[in-house]
Amino acid sequence: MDEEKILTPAHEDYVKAIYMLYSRGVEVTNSALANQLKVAPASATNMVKKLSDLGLVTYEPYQSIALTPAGELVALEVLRHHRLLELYLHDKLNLPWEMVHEEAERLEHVLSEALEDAIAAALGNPTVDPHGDPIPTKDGKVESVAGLALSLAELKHPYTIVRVLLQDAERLIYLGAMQLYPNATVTVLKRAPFDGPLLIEVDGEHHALAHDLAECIIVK
Amino acid sequence: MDEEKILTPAHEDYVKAIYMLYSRGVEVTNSALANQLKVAPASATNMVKKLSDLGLVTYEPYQSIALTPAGELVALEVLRHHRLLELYLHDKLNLPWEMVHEEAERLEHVLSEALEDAIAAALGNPTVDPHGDPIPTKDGKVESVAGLALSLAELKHPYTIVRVLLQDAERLIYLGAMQLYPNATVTVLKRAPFDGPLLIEVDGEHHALAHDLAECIIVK
DNA sequence: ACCGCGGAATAGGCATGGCTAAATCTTAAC
DNA sequence: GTTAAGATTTAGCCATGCCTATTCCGCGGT
Ligand SMILES: [Mn+2]
Ligand SMILES: [Mn+2]
Ligand SMILES: [Mn+2]
Ligand SMILES: [Mn+2]
Repeated sequence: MDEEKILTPAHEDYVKAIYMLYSRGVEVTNSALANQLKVAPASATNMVKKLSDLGLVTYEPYQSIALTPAGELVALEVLRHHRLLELYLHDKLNLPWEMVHEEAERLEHVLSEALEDAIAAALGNPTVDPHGDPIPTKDGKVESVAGLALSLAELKHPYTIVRVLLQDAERLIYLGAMQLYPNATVTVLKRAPFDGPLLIEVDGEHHALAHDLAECIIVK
Repeated sequence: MDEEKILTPAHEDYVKAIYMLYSRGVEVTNSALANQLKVAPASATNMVKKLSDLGLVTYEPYQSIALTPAGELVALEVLRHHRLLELYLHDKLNLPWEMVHEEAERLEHVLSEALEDAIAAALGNPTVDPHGDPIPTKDGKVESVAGLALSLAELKHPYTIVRVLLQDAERLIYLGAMQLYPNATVTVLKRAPFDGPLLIEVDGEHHALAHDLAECIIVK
């Protein structure tokens, strides 16, 4: 019934990328996938066909790509590894939040079930990673994080950051310098027109925040 | 001066295997290497030639193989990763000592310098792993562990275990059941002739221990 | 209905790291 | 000194995953 598992890191990264695109509401085209993974379009076509043979994605030439239930389970398992690792590296080994993504990107593929469990236990079975991204459960459930983008927040009203939708190290360092971490309290004081920057207050300090960055900060 | 680093996990495992054989006093022949890594002799020949091109081993056809100073540094770096990981998994994540080797075998290849440092710091810059194997320093020094095999120990004299020269999970479980861990106190009560089993006392219990296992237990 | 353009699939290569089978070298025994 | 066994190397293959260049679809605009 359940298929053999001979998935390489490449398989896992493709499946995860398909899941990420899909969950972000992007249509999963061959080029979107190739772009996400920084590979040539031909490489993506090639791997998608293999994943189709493995029963992990549905694929018809020239159609957009989707995960099968089996594929989604694989994606969620890898994502669970990734986010557990990010949180562990951040909380227990004190790596800064801008470093954990890259590190977890490699470690996620070599985690045994036993080590996954040990890490989850050591963290007290957490539900979100250092960026506020939800950690899938072992049986493949993810809770969606409720909230709105800081760019849409009401003025002069304190909000709590629940998630930061970025992995780029440079930008995370920049946000970190302003203490814009999950659980921080932030207030939008002014909003410039034409999608201009926001004047915000965090930790008693005022900062100007670009609109595209504010869109990545989810608050409640 | 110093070469580019584009070493794959395969390169690292070969270099480490050469180091292990050499340090165990075994002549590093092609077949010993192939045997150690569970690959065909032709595969070993092939990789050894690549390592020679990379300046990591000295190689002449039909001669025995040796690491160059550069190769030895690579081996010690990988070994440091391996043993730090073993200790971390054992002490901080409570994995049993028979599981840590296999886990570290994969993780050792994807450890960044920053994570290596964080792990070493979290452990207080330790010098030995859960099997008593010495952990190389960052600049590539290993202290040799002094001691003698339990099979050669004086009778009725308490010794402290300092090292267990095994990675095989089955045997480690067996020894663990008798509390034969590093730092345990063990006394040899009798020794059967013709390399027969030893009667030992650990933790107030008496056990018969096969001679070949006793040879793997280093005491002081 | 036709065209053309961009996206997608194919064709053909390359590097890596395995393998088996067939030479070939070493060495130890006679 | 020959010779044969065993170790080693070579030759030739294969799967994986990536690439570039080329061909092929399919759709929107005319
Ligand atoms: Mn990855
Ligand atoms: Mn994250
Ligand atoms: Mn390894
Ligand atoms: Mn060890």
